[in-house]
Amino acid sequence: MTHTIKDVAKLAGVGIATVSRVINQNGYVSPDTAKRVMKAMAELDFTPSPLARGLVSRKTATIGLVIPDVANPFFAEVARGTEDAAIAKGFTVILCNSDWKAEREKMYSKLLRQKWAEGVIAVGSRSSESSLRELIDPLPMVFVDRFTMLPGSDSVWSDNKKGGLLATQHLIDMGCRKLAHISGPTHSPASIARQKGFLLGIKEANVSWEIVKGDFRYRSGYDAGMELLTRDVPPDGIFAGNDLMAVGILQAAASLHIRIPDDLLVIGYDNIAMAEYVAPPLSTVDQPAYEMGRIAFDMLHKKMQDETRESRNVREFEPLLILRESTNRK
Amino acid sequence: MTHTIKDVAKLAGVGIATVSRVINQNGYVSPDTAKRVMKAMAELDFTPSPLARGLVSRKTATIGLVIPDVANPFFAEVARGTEDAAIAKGFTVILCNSDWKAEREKMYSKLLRQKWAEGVIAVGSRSSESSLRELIDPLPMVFVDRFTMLPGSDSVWSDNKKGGLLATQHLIDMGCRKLAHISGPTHSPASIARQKGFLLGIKEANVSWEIVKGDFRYRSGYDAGMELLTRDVPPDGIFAGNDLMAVGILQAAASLHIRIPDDLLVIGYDNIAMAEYVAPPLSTVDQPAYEMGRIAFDMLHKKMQDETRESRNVREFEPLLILRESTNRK
DNA sequence: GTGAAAGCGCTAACAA
DNA sequence: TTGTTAGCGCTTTCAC
Repeated sequence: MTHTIKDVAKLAGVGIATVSRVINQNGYVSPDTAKRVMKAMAELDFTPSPLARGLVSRKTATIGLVIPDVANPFFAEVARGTEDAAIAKGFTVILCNSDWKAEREKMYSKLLRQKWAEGVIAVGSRSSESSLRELIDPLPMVFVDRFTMLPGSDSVWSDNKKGGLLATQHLIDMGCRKLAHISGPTHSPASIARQKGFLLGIKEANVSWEIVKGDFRYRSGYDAGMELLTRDVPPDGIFAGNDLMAVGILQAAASLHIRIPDDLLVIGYDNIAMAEYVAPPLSTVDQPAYEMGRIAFDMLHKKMQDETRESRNVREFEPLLILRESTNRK
Repeated sequence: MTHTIKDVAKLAGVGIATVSRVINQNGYVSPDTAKRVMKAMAELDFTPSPLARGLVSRKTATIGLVIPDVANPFFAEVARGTEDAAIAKGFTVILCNSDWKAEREKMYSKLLRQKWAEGVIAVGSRSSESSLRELIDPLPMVFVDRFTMLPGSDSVWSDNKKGGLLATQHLIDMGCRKLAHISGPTHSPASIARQKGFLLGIKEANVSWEIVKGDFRYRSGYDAGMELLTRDVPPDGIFAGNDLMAVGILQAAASLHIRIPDDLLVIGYDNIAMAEYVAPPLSTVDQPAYEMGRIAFDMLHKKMQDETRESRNVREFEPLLILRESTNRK
């Protein structure tokens, strides 16, 4: 059914090495024979087998995308970004949902290495540095939303601590005196950093505060909101670890007839598409998910070409406060 | 670094064929040598190269998932379902965002065939039957959210037309007299079917109606809502082609101070996680996305084992009306 | 039961 | 400039 390099060689009346040369555009081939070979390839609708090719050249044009959960809009956007960038370069991406679990990350890293993926992009990875090193071993890798000092691995991230600080300060600037923070999963480095930012902001001001644990999912924001807002003295400002949870808080407030921003200010993180359209529109800290995905792939691609692989590039995005109704106190 | 079958053979003091036999558990191997080989494999931490293996056996333990857009929560859930099911069987999934574009679907189908994917799951595919046939050609395939009469291809779906009818009738039952439907992209078969259901429901009742085109994204629901609800005589019931757009309508209504369900009833489709938590909680038609993804993979897996591949299995889910506040008129 | 050898489709020396 | 040949790591006859 599909043809091999041999068929092409025979049809073009040349040796298989010559065909290989025109496929890979390396070595010397006279323009004339090249043309004949191309014609033969076209005629047979020939495409070289990546399997055979990979076997000898160790190149598979495949990368792994290790992500906590595609069902989270932020990660989904990142995934779209890398996928679009990858396909543009002829690369294929293997989807790996880690569910925030270190074992799953390990399992995948093994699988990817075994399948000869050429590189991996790890988003919001939970693994500790040492297991990352193991994970990474032979493959070039770039981290998204996770800073790393590991030599030879790139990262694209934004300073989540700073972002958390920005959000917190904004709440304080707007007059909040009793703050709450809904944190993300404890194994998310981004979540931890945002929380640190929160604590930093708190320390400088004379306000009371508390932290409730969430998991980055809508529901946990809603639940946390319900709990916090039914207290005797509810907070007057909430910084949620991500937008999804912030929206949950908005809904909890709505069902409790607590008005935003009159009685309560809410700010999220990520600036997902939804943030602009919820009621009231949500203030947040911007992270350009799609863009980050694209850039992560481009960095990886560059690194895959590079023999030495010793560079350690970091692309940092500035956390940007996006102010909308939800923190717009008159 | 990684070891080959040869190393194992040498260490175990046997031939490579024997090693191959114990890997694949076929052919005769004495329990004794088998044990020795296993020990050697363990000792070397050996895993066979899928590349070499695939080259000879045509098996890659890889499938393609062609999906319009992972950034859509419904599709993301389906993706999680198939990924979870796939990894459980040792399969790897290649992510293919088609963006609803037929060319992209074609491009991917070519790529997947070329890379020796063993099967593909196509979700909400837009391709016409004929190009599907071409797409499908050598590979087993299952369609999700897209019914097909193509021989040899399975599908898992729910009757979207019926679901659309259900939603529409519910609105009418609740006393709506001026209905609107926000449709999904015209190239989505599911969207078309839901719209048909809407028209069917309309025909039986004596109500006025109209259809506004959307694209299944949040923003288009919001925009459509803004347009419809600022008319002189706005509709009193809206059936959105999916939940994401329905939530957009909710927000549009909120910002226009239109009360739901007092002044307007809204119903969506899909029953995504968010639907339960928006304000007010959204009535919708249930489609078990995650489950559908799982089942799609299981069907595909079965078909991949099957030599003949001639069966045509269909797994249908009953569209289920989920009633919440957004259509709960007193 | 087990090993030697051929070959999957390709790339990369090495000759010519 | 081009063809021949030796593998890449594995599966699978076919002898023994």
